[in-house]
Amino acid sequence: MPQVKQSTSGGAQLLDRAVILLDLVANGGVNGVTLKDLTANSGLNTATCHRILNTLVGHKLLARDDKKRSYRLGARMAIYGARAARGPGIISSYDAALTRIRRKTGDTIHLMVRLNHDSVCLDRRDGECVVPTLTGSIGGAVALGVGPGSIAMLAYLDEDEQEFIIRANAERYASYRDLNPDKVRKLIASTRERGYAIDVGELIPGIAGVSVPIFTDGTKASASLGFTLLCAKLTPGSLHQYALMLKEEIAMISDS
Amino acid sequence: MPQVKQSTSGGAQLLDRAVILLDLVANGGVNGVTLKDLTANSGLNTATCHRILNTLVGHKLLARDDKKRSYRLGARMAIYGARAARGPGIISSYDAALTRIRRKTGDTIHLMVRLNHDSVCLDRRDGECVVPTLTGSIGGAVALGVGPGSIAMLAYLDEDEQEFIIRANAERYASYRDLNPDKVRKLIASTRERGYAIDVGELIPGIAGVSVPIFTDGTKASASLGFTLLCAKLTPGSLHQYALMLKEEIAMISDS
DNA sequence: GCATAAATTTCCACATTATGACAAATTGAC
DNA sequence: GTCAATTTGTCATAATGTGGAAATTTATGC
Repeated sequence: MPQVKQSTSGGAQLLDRAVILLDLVANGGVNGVTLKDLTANSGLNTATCHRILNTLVGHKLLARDDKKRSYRLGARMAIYGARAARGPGIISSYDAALTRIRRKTGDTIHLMVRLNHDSVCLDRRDGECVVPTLTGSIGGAVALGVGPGSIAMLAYLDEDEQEFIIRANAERYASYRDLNPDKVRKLIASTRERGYAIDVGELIPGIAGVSVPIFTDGTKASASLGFTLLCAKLTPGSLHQYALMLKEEIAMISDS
Repeated sequence: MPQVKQSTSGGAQLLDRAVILLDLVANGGVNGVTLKDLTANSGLNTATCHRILNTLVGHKLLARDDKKRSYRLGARMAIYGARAARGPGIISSYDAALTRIRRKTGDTIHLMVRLNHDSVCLDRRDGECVVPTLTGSIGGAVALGVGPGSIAMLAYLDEDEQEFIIRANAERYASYRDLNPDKVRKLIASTRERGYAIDVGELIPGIAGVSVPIFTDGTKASASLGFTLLCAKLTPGSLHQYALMLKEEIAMISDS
């Protein structure tokens, strides 16, 4: 399943195709991705695929493992990534806030962002006690609809967009206990009422989460800021307090 | 000055052009880069440039700052970068070694890699005492020829490639005290005799460096592993000891 | 070790795709 | 209000990218 919209080529077909391949490689496992996989999953002609891959390798956006005959992300990607994180952008904007919140609460914080049908972790601070999270680490992704960090974003999109994403992700929900499209729709509804998303032990036993949407253009959310913590740490009303703290931080950053 | 080779398009001109633009944006300052700069520095037609930028922004490889009308690296870059660092590749390969060396010596270590005419920091561990380094932080770059970390790589390239790079970087050397093409050539010669590159306070007063090349295909170096430390810490023969330690680590990793 | 299959890489005639000149509309700055 | 820069659009042109097929290399079975 190609993670990137194929059509809508505004006069740059080759670039669209390159991104499809980059995405497939980026989502590939630790063994890299082989040409065969890439042609199969991208739907591109073998020769075309190969030519694009060669160019990407030439620019070091990808790297080829000659022994395993597989492709992986290249050095230039790592460099660009480091600069993207350090340069202007959402990561830098929230850097100080993450550190501050971490110091204040001692819990695990993460900054999530939407990418196609996924919710991806852009940055995080690990809490005092290690808690398992859905995305694992920076760069990790889950299907939009899974976990409060992603629901907080999904809840604040256009309704048709929500529906489209939920349908597209339906099969992926199956690997989580008690999760399905209807459940996601209910979570969206309760999130909109509440103003933030929560989960108390439903996805990972004993682990709770609170997430607040970050709005970029008024009504639509493109990112979220959230906690992951132990259910044992919860007291009545504490989730709400957490949400308030997050909202304050977001408000401060949005103003500047 | 475009940082990326323009011609040699093996059937993917659009991709080559996209990388030129990505590079210009990645090298741009904290204020982002404007369309005008991009057209001027890339030599591309305005309309073409704009169309490519739009596509890149659409894929979130770049982001547009509507207020400042400038472009910067996008969220997808940050994500890919995080995965490039975590997934298979040179960074993962050297991750444990960097940590081990840091623990053993307490000094600042960095893993450098060649990218076009630059030497870029891919990973590092900061030492007990903070020392100023040429590249600053992960993702930082200097002209090939500046500093032992880059000389260690430059010294082990084909001679014509060396000459080409030295000539291309000549003006950039001017901003460093006593550095010029001839000086770089001498540093290369002494490095090849010694087997590793050193600098004792010549580039940054009071700061020394030792770097060892990492060979990927027999004779040509594509990366380097090095220390940055205080001159005050040096004792006779200690630089050589440092170099030996680095070589051992590299040998262990290359074998596996 | 050899035969066979599979995957990768190269080649090339063709037409789809990207190009760039031009112009108009839009936006922001001074 | 004027100007410069950005954005959107159109369109004829050909250069660019395409994909079928063949050649090559590598993997697999016997």
